[in-house]
Amino acid sequence: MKIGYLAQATGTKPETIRFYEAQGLIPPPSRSSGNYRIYEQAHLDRLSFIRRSRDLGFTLDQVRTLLRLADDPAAPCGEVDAITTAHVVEIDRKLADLQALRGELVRRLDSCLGSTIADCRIIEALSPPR
Amino acid sequence: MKIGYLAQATGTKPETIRFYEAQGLIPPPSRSSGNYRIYEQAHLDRLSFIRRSRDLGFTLDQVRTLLRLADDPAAPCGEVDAITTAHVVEIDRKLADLQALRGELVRRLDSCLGSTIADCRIIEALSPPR
DNA sequence: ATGCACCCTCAAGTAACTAGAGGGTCAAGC
DNA sequence: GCTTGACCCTCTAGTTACTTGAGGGTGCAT
Repeated sequence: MKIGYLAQATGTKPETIRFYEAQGLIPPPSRSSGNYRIYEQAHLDRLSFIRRSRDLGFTLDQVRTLLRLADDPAAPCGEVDAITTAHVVEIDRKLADLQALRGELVRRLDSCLGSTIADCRIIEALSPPR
Repeated sequence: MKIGYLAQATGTKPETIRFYEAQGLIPPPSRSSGNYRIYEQAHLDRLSFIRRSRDLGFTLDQVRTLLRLADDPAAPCGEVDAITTAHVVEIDRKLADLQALRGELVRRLDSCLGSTIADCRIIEALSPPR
């Protein structure tokens, strides 16, 4: 398989795949006579794993750890659990932040008088009290 | 006021203030004989405005626009409204994403058997189907 | 005069890619 | 056999919003 096929199959751009290779997340594949990267099924599997993990919001560093763990079937899965749980906690924090933010913004929007900056409640709310 | 005072007063690090100056968000203040930045009340107000906006999740580019608008009291406030509304829409998108994400992760955590990688449901869910 | 907190500039690093320059490869069509 | 076009290559730099570090000056107290 050439890089374009892998890209198509996983919804990743070729540059991103090369980037993952440079980061050591995917082993360098063999090359064709014309210096094209030639991938095997194992590469496709690994890239899929990476993309799924990324889609679930794991950082590349976390993905690196998850890959290492996935490579060792005998290892206990406590660490996987820990990474995932920590990730959920992080998401909860972000959710709370965003919800609070949304509330503030909507409150400001509702009180906007819609005329000029001089009596715009949003600008007023952002400005320091005088 | 020196930069440290401003930093303290707004919960910003001195380097960040210098960064905002380099980005043109804050006008360069006058300097003391020893080349220290000397700020006026107007600088403090402007920095407060920037920090509040950032805390509400606006990007620096949006802050730039908001500052420009805030500087012109006669302008209509429709653009402020538009920026804020667009921001709320963006937040809603992120909220939906995070909630879906959280659901997936928790579902996987719940089904984790807690033994070894070989039968870890989280790793299994990340791996491509065989 | 020396220690310490604070200030200065400039360069580079962070996350996770993305975009661009400048060029090679390969199969198809004329 | 030559061109066209899609695809591939490497390397560099840009994105966001800062942060960190190196290397050095200032200003006040001991």
